[in-house]
Amino acid sequence: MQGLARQSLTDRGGAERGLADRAAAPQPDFRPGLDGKGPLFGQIKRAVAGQILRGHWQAGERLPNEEQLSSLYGVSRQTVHKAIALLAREGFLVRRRRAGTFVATGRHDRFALPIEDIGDVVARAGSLYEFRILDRRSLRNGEAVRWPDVPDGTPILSLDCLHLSDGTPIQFERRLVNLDAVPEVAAEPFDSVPPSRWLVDQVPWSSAEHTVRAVNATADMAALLGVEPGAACLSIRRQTVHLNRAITLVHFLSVGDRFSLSGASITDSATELNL
Amino acid sequence: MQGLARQSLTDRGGAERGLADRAAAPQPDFRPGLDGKGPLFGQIKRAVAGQILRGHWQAGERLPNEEQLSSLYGVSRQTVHKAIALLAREGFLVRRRRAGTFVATGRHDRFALPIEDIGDVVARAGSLYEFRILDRRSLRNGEAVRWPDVPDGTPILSLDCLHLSDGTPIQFERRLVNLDAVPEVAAEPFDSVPPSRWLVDQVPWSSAEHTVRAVNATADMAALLGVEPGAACLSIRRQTVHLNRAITLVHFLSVGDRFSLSGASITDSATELNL
DNA sequence: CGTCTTATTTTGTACATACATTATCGCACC
DNA sequence: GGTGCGATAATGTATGTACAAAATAAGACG
Repeated sequence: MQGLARQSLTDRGGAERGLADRAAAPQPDFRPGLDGKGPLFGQIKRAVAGQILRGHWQAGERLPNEEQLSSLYGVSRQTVHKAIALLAREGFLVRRRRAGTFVATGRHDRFALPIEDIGDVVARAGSLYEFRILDRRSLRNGEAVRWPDVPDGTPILSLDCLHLSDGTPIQFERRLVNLDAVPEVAAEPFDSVPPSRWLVDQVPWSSAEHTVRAVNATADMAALLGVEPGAACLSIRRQTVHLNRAITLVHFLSVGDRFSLSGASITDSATELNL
Repeated sequence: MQGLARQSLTDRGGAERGLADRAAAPQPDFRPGLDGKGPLFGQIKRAVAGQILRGHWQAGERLPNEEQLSSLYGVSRQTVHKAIALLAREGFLVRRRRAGTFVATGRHDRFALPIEDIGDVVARAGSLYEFRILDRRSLRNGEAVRWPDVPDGTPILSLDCLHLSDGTPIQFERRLVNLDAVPEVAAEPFDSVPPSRWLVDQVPWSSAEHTVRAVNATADMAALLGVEPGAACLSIRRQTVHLNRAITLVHFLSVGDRFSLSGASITDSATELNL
């Protein structure tokens, strides 16, 4: 019986439903509140997220339970469950067994700034991207530099690299790579692929730490980047870790008025909602 | 038959399975590759993500299909489907009908930096957080300031605010709020709750744009923040939008050596994997 | 030999069912 | 009146089943 009752996914109108199995429902055919676009669980997600984003369901408020929602929208409990569980996973809702489902509060502090590869940024701006390896040396941790999260004596590759946009220096990069974790890097010449991209392509990572600060350029950095000493620069420190081992530690230094971090963060469900 | 075959969720050992339905499988009881912790679909997620993160399944490689995985792990296809579909949603895998499931390539450029409320940051550092409203005025867009993404003539609230940590100024904030979108803000005195937090609590947003730059402090900003002119400062611009209407536009200016953005981004599945 | 059509494989969605899990509510009992 | 404990209501997980949708592969036909 339900086989016939399922909404056809080709004919998006949803107007051909049988009604034998839900004689009680006053609306015969169209499912109220749903837009008929795409899979049912997605329609329910949109419907529920819409209620929240439009302010009809306030933060902290309790939603109807799965049973009620399922009869409200005219779908099975599992379909409702999938939609609601996804919204909960995305942070829109909070669910507690026995207690119910609530609109999440304070989800708004989750601003995030995507940090992209400098080569991509330059290329997308339509400029010519180049880089130069300024220095490359193999050493052991604790000798000339100390990398706190790696044991002393670990073999390390140290790389200094300058990134240019249309011939103008925009970013200096000092990178340490853990040769115990990534021995292949020792054989890589980096004559066409910059170290950042090479690592990103070759080595998986499971977590990364970032610190972004503003600093005044020192004399030598100013000379390298072609600015006057004291110019404001963006300093980004990144350490990536995989399987509990530090992979690489990088310091980027970028000229303040030639480089900025920017990006749009979008609420997951807003994407699907086109809000 | 399958009802009995289901793994008990209380006895986590998983040692009580019947084997009538899979006589071909040589391992009789324990499901191979699974750790017995938590729900089955989560175990499968960990098992699969582990194969990838440990490098046993390389980027671009094709995975066994759902049928094969289900008999490999000794669970139903739906359970496998749920696990794999979640991994795909998290960006670990790419799925194409008829073609199969593949390990995603190039997922590594997705570094993200969380941007937190300054009050939270100061409080977590164990310092005393205070703020002062320096200026507050109502005006119309285009009069003294122009907010590009809002129509001219729209009523706007402009706020200048200084944030302090243990009495030391660390951040200056200049904020514009769209009074058409958030009329309630006109009545809010902001004597105990800072504007940032008030807005975050009151108004939902569906997308936000950030730009982070490094700038040298101008004379007046330097005076406000108590640094010498020219000191490197972090400049953050944020515009939040909801239902296609700009809600608020903020400029934060923070002293370089008193404030930094930092945060850890973790691969979703790595969280569950404890890698 | 190329092109169109048809078959097949694989993932995607929906529903039913059953039971597990967990927090809350309310009542009995001290 | 508090306290514990069992009933209960809600979500969570697992499986079976049945199709739908999409994309590739294979074959028919010009």
